Parts: sequence; C-alpha cells; structure tokens
Amino acid sequence: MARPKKFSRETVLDKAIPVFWRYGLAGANVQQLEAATGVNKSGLYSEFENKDDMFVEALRRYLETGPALRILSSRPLGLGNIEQFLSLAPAFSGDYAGCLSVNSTRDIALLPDAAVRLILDFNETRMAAIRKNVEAEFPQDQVDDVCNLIWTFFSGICIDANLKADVGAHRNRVQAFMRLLRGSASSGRAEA
Amino acid sequence: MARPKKFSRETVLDKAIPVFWRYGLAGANVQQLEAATGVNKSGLYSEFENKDDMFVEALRRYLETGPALRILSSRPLGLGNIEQFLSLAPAFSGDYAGCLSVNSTRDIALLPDAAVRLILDFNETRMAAIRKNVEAEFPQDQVDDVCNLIWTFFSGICIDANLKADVGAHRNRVQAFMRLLRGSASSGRAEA
DNA sequence: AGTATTCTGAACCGAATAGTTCAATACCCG
DNA sequence: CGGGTATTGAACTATTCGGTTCAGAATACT
Repeated sequence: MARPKKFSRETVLDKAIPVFWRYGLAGANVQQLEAATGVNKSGLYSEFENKDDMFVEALRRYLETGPALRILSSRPLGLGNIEQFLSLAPAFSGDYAGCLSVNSTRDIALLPDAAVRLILDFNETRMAAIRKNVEAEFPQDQVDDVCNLIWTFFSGICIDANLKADVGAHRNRVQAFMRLLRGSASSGRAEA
Repeated sequence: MARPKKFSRETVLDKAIPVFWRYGLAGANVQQLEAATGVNKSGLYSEFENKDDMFVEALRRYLETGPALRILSSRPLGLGNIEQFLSLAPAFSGDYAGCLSVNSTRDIALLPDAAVRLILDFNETRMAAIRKNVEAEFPQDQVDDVCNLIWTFFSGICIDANLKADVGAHRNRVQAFMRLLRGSASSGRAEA
C-alpha cells in the first residue's frame, strides 16, 4: 500500500541526544541535528514541534532509557549499586562522556519549562533510588549526608568528563570515593 | 583636555561575568551584555574584539580575581583551607551561584581555544594548590585520590548550584564531605 | 569658549538562525 | 503496474545574531 517509515521517532532521538549532549540546547543547531539523525529538516519538523520540543523529547528518552534507575534498584540494595551507578551511569561510549541531564542543569536558565521539570523530577526519583541503597548500609542519621555526597560526586564526575573522557581515571576516582564511603559506613556502624 | 573614561575594562568585565556565568558563551547575546554592563555596543566593540574575546577576558578576570588560590595558599596549609575553598569559592552572592569556570567546562566544545587553555591551565594550578594542602595531612599514597575527590566534589557543588542556590544546604554538604575527609585522614595516619 | 576625547544612538550589513511550504521522488504492497 | 504514503530537496520567510560605521552628544580640562 504505502511506503513504510524509514526512521522511528526513537532512533531519531537516540541520534539527536549526543548533539544536545555535547553542544547544549542553545549551542546545537538544526543542521547538526539533520546531520546526526540523517533526517531532513522537513522530516524533523514533521515529527517534532520545534527545536525545543526535540530537546525535551531527547532528554526524556535519555532519562527513560538510561541505566541509572535500573542499576540503583537491582538487588541486593547497597553500596554495590552505588558503585555501579557511579561507574556506568556516566556514559563513556566513544566520543561523549558524562550525563546529558547533568550537563543540562548548567543550561537551566535557557531550557524550556518542560525540560526543567524533567530534570527536577528525575533528580527526585533518582535521589530516592540512591537513598534506598544508602539506607541499607548507613545509620539513619547519616543517610541524608551520604546521599548528597553521592549525588554531588556524580555531578562532578559528569562535568569533568566533558574535559577529558578518561575511562581509567574515572574508575580510579570512583574506587577512591567508594573506599571513603565504605570506611565511613563501617566506622559509622561501629559507633552505633 | 579630554573627557575621561566613564567605564574601565575591569568594571565592564565584572558586570559581564554574571551574564556568561548564567547563560554560557553560546547562550549569552550582545544585548544582554550591553544591558548588564551599561555600555553601548559600540563601546563594547571598541574595548573588545568580539564576543568570544569578551568571554575570554571575562573568564580570565574571573579566575584572576577569584578567591580560590588565595584561600588555598593561606597558612597553615591543610584541610582547613580545603574547607574554606569548598565553602567560599563557589560564590553565593545574590543571584548567581557556582563557578563560571566549572560551568564553562560544560560548554567546552563551543569555546575558543584561548578559553579552553585558560580553563586547563587554571585547573592545573588550582589542583597544585589543593595538593599542597592535602600533602600536609595525608600519607603520600593517598594524595592523588584525595585531590581528585576534592576537585570532583567541588565541580559537583558548582553544577548543582545552577539548580538551587541554597546556602544552608551548601554548607551542610561541605561539612559532611569534610567529616568524611577528616575521618579518612586520621584513620589513614593511624594505619601508617 | 574651545578643544580633545569618550561615549551613545541609530542605522546598517551579511550571515546564520529557526521554521514553513510544497512539488518531486522514493518506496512498498496489493 | 499503480495507488498511496514517507521522505527529500530546495526555495522561501522572518527573525535574530554578531559586528561595523559614524555623526553627534556629553564631558572635562585649559
């Protein structure tokens, strides 16, 4: 009957993600999005409202398909999951590293409301997932602090990844941080 | 003889800094810079080559006048300086928070070479200053790791500050991190 | 007042931008 | 083959952008 779709919304978004990742919403232009997705401007604008919409949908897909929540909810809960999260959630695949969501918090002043909401909402659910793992290993009165430390550390890793995507250095840093956390966990329980 | 200068290069840069800080190089436009500095476009372009140049000079001035190195080299060296650095270096003055340099590493793909060099160079000297303080309190084999932790934590703080500039939460996070560090320092020395 | 300098305002330019439109074509399937 | 949809290409608009130019106003000193 008819010609079938050559591209799916999802694959287009997957290819648009690295562009926004690297250049941000303001820094990315439609030509780059055409080149990266392999889809014509006409095609893009038939699938998305505008560049902002494209960005929001890319960010949504990024957050939905990313490994963070899956990693953080795997059993058993505990610092093992945190280590996995810190190791794997900031992607180090080929060209780009870090995290689109963390990068985007830097651009927060320029983002459409929908994107800001996505970021804030996901920050909450991600933090809740982190917390469940922390609660499994730390006394209650330390949980807040440890969660904040983990999140801050994660953000720092992601930003630094823009500068140099060095897998080895990344692993070392995560391990050093985990040693610190584990030391704190055991001494914390010893005190309790 | 002649009309004296109404604005100085330095005050203009000081007023331009928050604009780049908040919107980034790509996200800031000349109109915003005019409004923020109170200087006409003609005036700006008589003082600076172009927008890129304005950004580079703003970043340079930011790094030169910022408190980081001063804090980190005050005597005695040690974790006290680190705490001061983490507490004060990310500015929380009024509207804007975080750090222009950290924010700019997110935009690294769009920055002029001179800006990239500024960031990398200052990262090195800043890291060297951090290291001197760490060496005063940690056994040699832990120094690298601890330095990386501190820097990563700092970056994380700065990025998160774009989202919510909460002075109280900031202080709590720094203190929690310092507790962790101090615990590690004492146990590290005990082991040695 | 006269003069040298600073600064502004506004007009202007070319390039790049996001976004629209539509005719032409590629494609699949019955 | 032919009908119908997916996609492209290109032309086009409108806006914004960075950047230039320059005449004239503001200012301070002699």
